[in-house]
Amino acid sequence: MRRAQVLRDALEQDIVTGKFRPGDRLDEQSLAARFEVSRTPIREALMQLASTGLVELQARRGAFVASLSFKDVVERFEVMAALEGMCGALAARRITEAMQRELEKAHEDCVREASQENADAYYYANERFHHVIYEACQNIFLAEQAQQLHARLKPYRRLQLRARSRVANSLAEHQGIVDAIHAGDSDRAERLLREHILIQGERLADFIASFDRAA
Amino acid sequence: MRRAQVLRDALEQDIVTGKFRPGDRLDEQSLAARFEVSRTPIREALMQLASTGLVELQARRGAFVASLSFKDVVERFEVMAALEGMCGALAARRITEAMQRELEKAHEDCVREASQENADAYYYANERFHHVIYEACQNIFLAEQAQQLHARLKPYRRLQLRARSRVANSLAEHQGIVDAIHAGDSDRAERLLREHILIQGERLADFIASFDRAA
DNA sequence: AAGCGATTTATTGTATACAAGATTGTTGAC
DNA sequence: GTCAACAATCTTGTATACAATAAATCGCTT
Repeated sequence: MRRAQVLRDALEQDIVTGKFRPGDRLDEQSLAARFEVSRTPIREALMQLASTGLVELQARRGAFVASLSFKDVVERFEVMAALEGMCGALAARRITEAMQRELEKAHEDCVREASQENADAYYYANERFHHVIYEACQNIFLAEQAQQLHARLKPYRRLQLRARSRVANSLAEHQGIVDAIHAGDSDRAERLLREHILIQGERLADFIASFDRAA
Repeated sequence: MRRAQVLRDALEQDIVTGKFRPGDRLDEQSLAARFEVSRTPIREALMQLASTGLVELQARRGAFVASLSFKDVVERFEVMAALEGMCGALAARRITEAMQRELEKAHEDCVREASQENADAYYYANERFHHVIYEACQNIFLAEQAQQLHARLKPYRRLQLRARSRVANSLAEHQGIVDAIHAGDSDRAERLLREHILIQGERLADFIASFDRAA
């Protein structure tokens, strides 16, 4: 695999996990020294990350870890709602039986993990649930776009408090979505998924607004 | 402005206008010689174009003008429908009076140009109409995503025959959309815009399917 | 002492040189 | 005549050197 790809993944990981924080400067030379490569593949990696919106390139000023304002986050969740709603609508019409089983299994996993106290395990089960829906829509491009935006919002989701009450509501919403897709009711699937995402967005925006003094 | 940016625009123009055709190889050296720069900014420009999906980078194989298959086009129009539908829904709730006037003016321009025989002028008036809707949604990120995908599909739209009957229908649809947004009916605006885009996608996909023997 | 300006310094942007891998052409054997 | 293997060549990927621009510091003037 190309070095720049490896560097891209490493940098992405460092940003997502919070090693680099929003607003941090990403100096090419320092990164080159740290990863023991030249500036060329570093620059390539930074440009790729810029295209996904994870870093911001300022002309002749360098690269910075992008920081989303309150408004930015709300905006992205609105787009996420549109994309994921469309995934649900298409999935309700097109989902295969195999995918249907996977979706039900993913939902069951969410329920099981929620009953445990392991917040991370629930987080990943929830992520899996949504990824199954992305794939179930049978539109590769749509699934890619949804996954990309989902990933872009990941560092912000990790900030979120695991409110137990929200988890219970979330599971109920998941059940409704599974039912709608199973029934082939594309309108209901779309509406429920859209609301599910927008609620998450509002919760997260509130949380960010209370912490993000930089914005 | 950075050279790479200029090169990016120039290459994009050449691809969109059909100077380079889907599947064409984009040799770094040739491009560097043609634009009288080194390979470095050429590579940067190609990577940026790859991030928008206009060119495809194959590892150790080079860059090629991306060619969308029948399925690819249909998929992108489905996403376009979701994004533009959301734009319409939000615009119906949030549009300013100034934007409302711009939208009506853009629609009137479409009607006027349609009555003339200048296909290009109608094409640009139509483009303007959709761009106003993107901006009217008051979600900058959503507007950017919609514009980017719109631009990505541009070279394929240019292939399309200007069927007069389709233009008449299109104008009627535009009128319905303007009315729905004006009435603040977000559900109707979303549904009408979505259908408007999906119809275009189907038309275009039929056309491409009859020509694109490579796919 | 404070503010403005020039010079220095550091960092990005571009060019070129080098290395690694892929493609293609040629040559030989079957 | 065809297929395969090897070699030559061409192209991408990376490193380094150089140029240009923006930030910062130091000095001068008021």
